[in-house]
Formats: sequence, structure tokens, C-alpha cells
Amino acid sequence: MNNKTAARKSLPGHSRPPIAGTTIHAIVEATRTLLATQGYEALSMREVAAGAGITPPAIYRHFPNKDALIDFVVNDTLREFELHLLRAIAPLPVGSYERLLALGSAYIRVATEHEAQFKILFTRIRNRPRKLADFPGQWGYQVLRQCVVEAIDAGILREMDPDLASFFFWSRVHGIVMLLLACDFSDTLPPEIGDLTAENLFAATRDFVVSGLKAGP
Amino acid sequence: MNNKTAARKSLPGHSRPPIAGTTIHAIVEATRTLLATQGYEALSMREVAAGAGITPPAIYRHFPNKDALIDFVVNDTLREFELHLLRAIAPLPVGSYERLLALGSAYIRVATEHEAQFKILFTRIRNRPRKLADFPGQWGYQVLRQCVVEAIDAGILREMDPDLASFFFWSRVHGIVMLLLACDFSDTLPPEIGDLTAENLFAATRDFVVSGLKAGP
DNA sequence: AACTTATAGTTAACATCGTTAACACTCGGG
DNA sequence: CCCGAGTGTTAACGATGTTAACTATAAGTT
Repeated sequence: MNNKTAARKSLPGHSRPPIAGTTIHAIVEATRTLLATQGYEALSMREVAAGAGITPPAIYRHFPNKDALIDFVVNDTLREFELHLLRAIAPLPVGSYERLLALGSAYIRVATEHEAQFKILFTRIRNRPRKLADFPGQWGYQVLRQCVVEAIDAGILREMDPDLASFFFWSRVHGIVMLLLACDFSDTLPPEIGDLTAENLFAATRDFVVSGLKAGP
Repeated sequence: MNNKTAARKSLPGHSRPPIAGTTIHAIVEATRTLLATQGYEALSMREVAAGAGITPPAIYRHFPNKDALIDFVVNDTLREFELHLLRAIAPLPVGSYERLLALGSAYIRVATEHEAQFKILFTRIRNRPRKLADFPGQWGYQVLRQCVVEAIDAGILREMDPDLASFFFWSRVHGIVMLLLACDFSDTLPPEIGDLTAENLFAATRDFVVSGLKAGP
């Protein structure tokens, strides 16, 4: 009857959890799950608490407020994101065009898998745009830039400013993902593209970027 | 003392307003203003009501709920948006490259001026992506497509599927705008670009799209 | 001109949300 | 053995979107 865990569930006022960091982990995990299943607008501290097996005010022992909790979760995903990018290019030859394609695909994959967290980056208005350097792992920018530099050096890409080119690549993939999150093109685009996934549209417009759009000479 | 407008402000239970549609207009205008000044997350029905000179429940005589009110305002902006596009290309020659550039600039201008409303299109999670046809004025798509077709016919752009090309143009501009809303590149991109506005970055990366990125033959 | 009714306001209240205050249990270290 | 830090609890506050119940006016009907 006086089972410890039962006491931990039912009595007011608890001890520290058996393993340090357990509760924080549960809170973060519950937040992640709720973001993925119900989205940002539906995320409430009470649901997070329920998911973590505690009461709402207990969250505030670990995070100063809701924003900080969400920031933590999103930053965590951004850190993983850089690892995804690195893993995507690892097996491919340095300086290759394939590396750039792989980065685009990895970006699309993570963005669509973590749609809610991805949207949060653009939703939070209170803070003017964050400096790129303030994003964990610089949001993968250095990985992209490195691949661009190597591709230019290898003669795969023409000579150009690597930062400007990196921005260009990034904004291109980003635009496809964001546009598809808002708008359904299924009755608009030609059926031979197949499913209108970001991945497919990235592939279908690839040659536009490689060869350019101006009419040939 | 028994002034009518004074009575209208102080007594419980009012008549219809002197001119039909006046209150709706006041509500919409208050919403628009608050969105622009304080953003989406800070928008409350009570503030809207105060801005419109009524009490909160009165809003519900004209809009079923907050979402519908915001939808109305955003859709209104989208309708104006198409007019902006048409006005931007009107003075330029049919089939010209300049028309495509003007569309990009107009998109950027409206998106940055109505940042909050623009974000809303991507934030509202509850509704899966809306069909393009459901956006007022198809979000300007037909205007863009028309210009793309004319540019292809004029031999300015190479032969390609006009819908795919339109999607490509759109996603490109859209990506620049959205990326800059989230991230500040000021310590990253080369200073010769000038202010890191979407407009400037659109211009700076223009040649990448026109001529392509592959190393020249 | 008087009565009726739809319209468009009001006040009061509800549930839910993020958050804080006050309190309580438990563990580790003096 | 106590005691303070850590971590949980319950109760409550103010703000939010929204509804219920009521009311005054304007327009339409007889």
C-alpha cells in the first residue's frame, strides 16, 4: 500500500525523481510529441504536464515559461538537424553535385517531419529575426557553405560568392517547403511530376537552376 | 444631453448603426491595424472590439469567431495583392523579362508590408494546405502564369512547362522572403550586397537563375 | 400611427490558458 | 539528527475566446 511510486503519484509534494534529468526529459518528450500530433497552437502547458506525468506548475521548476520550453525543444531539433545534414553528405564524394542535392533532400525531409517546429521558427513574432549565428549549428549553414565552396573548387559550380550562393540554395529549398505547407497545387501542376511533395518539386525544378532559364543561344 | 451618439456609446442595447456595414468595417480595420502593429499572437478580440468602439461580444454578430475574422482580413489582403501584381506589370511590355522581375518585387513588397498577415497563411495549422484555387485571386498565380507563358512565347525564357516554371519563380521569391523573416544574415553575407532586404537579395541572386549555376563550358 | 420583428448592441458569466503563491515531501550533507 | 535545497503539489489570479440573456433601435406591416 505504501508503495513509493504510488506515493509519488498521489501525494502532494514529491522528492526529486529517482534519476536526475528524468522529469526534464519527460517534459521535453511530451512537448515534442504534442507539437508533432496537434501542432503549435494547440499546445498547452497542462497537456504537456499530463504527458510528462506531473502537474502544470512543476514544469516551471525546469523552464521559466512556455516560450523557453518551446525554444529548448526547437533548438534541440536544430542541433539534430545539422547532424542529419552531415550524415546525408558523408558517403558522397567531396565537391560533388550530389552532395548539394543530398543537402536539399535532407532539409526537405527534416522540415516536413518536424513541420510544427519548423513553423515555429517563423511564427514567433516577438523576437525580430535571430542572427544566423544564434541558431544551434547555425541551422546547418556552415555545412552547406562548405559543400558549395568545394563544388566551386571542383569546377562543378561556376565561380561565385560562396555565401551568396549558399543563401540562394537555401532560400530555394526553403521556398518550396514553405509554399507547399500553405498551398495545395494538386489541380495546378502537371500530373507527370507525380506526388506533389517538396522532394519531387525540388527534383522537377532542378534543371532550371543548373542550366538557367534564359532561352538558349 | 440626450445626444444620439452619446446614447449610442453609453446605453446598453443599441440600434443598427447609422450606415449599414459601418461596424464591420471598423472591426476589420481595427483587426488590420492590430495585426500590423502587434502581430498575430498579440491580437485579442477585446482589443479589436475596443479599436472598433464596441464590446467584444458584438463582434460575434458579424463574424462567427476569431478565425473567421482573421480569414476575412487575410483574404481581403490577398484580393488587393492580385491588384498590386497587375498594377506592377501594366506599364511594362508584354512577354518581357522586366515583367517577371516586377512580379517578384511586388510580391516582396506586399509580403514585407503585411508581414503578420503573410505569416498567418503558414501558421494556421488546423486547416491542411488550402487548394490554390481557394485563395482569393488564386494568390496571384494566374497573373504570374500569364507572364511566364508570354515570356516563353517571346523567346525570353526557354521552352518549359509554364506551371512548373511559375511554381519555380514563386517558390524562389517566397523562399527569400520567408528565410529573411526568420533569420538575420547580416554577419554572413558579403557587405557589397547592401542592406539585406529581400529585394536586394532577389536582385543579387537573379543571374544565378537566368544563366544557371553549372560551370561554363 | 401603432404593433411587431429582425438587427445589433449590451452586461454577466464560463471554460481554458499561462503563470504565481503557498505549501509539502524527500533526499544529501553538516 | 536536522536542515536546506530540490521538486513536486493544490489553489488561485488575470487574460482570453466565446455564449447566454437581455435590450434598444430601425424598418416593415397593418
